[in-house]
Amino acid sequence: MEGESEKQTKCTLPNLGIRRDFFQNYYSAHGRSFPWREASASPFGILVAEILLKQTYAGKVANVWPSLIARYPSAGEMAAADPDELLKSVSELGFGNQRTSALLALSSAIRHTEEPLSVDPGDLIKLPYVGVYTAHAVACFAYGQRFPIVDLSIVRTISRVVGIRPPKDIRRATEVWNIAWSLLPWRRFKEHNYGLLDFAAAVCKPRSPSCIECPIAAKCAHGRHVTINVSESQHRRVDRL
DNA sequence: GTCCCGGTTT
DNA sequence: AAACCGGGAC
Repeated sequence: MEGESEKQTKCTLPNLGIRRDFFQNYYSAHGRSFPWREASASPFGILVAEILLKQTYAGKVANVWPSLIARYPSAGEMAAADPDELLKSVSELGFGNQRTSALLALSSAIRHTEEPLSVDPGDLIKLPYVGVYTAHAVACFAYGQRFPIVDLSIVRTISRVVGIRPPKDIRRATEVWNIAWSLLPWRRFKEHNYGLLDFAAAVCKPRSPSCIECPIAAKCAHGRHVTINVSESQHRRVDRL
C-alpha cells in the first residue's frame, strides 16, 4: 500500500491549486463536532455511526447515537439485542428495518473478532453492509490509517472543482478516487477527511452551493462559472473573488 | 461497471 | 415522479 499511495500522490493529476492543508484548516475553523468524532468513540461505535449516517442528516444521528452506544457498547451486546428494541432505538431515523438488520448482521459478524477489526479497508469491506466508503471511513476515522473517503457529497465537490460531470455510478468513480488520493495530505488526514465532508455539507451543497462566499471558488470550475454569471447579472465586478 | 433495492425527501 | 445513498448482486 505504501507504493501505491506514493504513486497516487506523486502522479500529477490535475493540480487543483488547492492547498494541501485547506480542508484541515477548514475543519479546524468550521468543522462540525459529533459524538462519534470524539477521541473516546470506539471503533465499533464509529462503525455503527457510519451505518446510521447513510441517507440521514448527521444531526439526527447525533440524537440517537449516544444512547444507542451506551446500551450496546460492543458488537457482542448489539448482536444479542432484542430486534424490536433495537428497531425502536433507531426508528426515528427512518429506514428502521434496513438499519436494524444491518446492525444485527454486522454486529454478529464481528461478535467474536478482537480489536482491531482490521486496519485494512480490503478486509473491512468483506463485512456485511460495509462497502468501499464505509471501509475507508473506518480505516481512517477508527484506526488512523491514511485513506481517502469518497461519498456522494465528495464526488459532487470534486466534480465541481475539476469541472467534470459526476459519473453515472458515483461510487466506483476511479477518477474521483484518484483525485481524492492526490488531495490527501500526509498528516492530519483524519481532519482533512472530516473537513472535506463538512465543507461539502456546508458550502458545496447539492442545491444552492455558496459559491459567492466559497474560499476556493477561484480554483473551482463551477465556482468560476457562477461567479461570472453573478457579476454579469449584477453588472459589476465581484472583486473579492 | 451497471443495475437493483429500500424508505425518505423534494 | 424523481432524486437520494451506499451495499450487494450480477
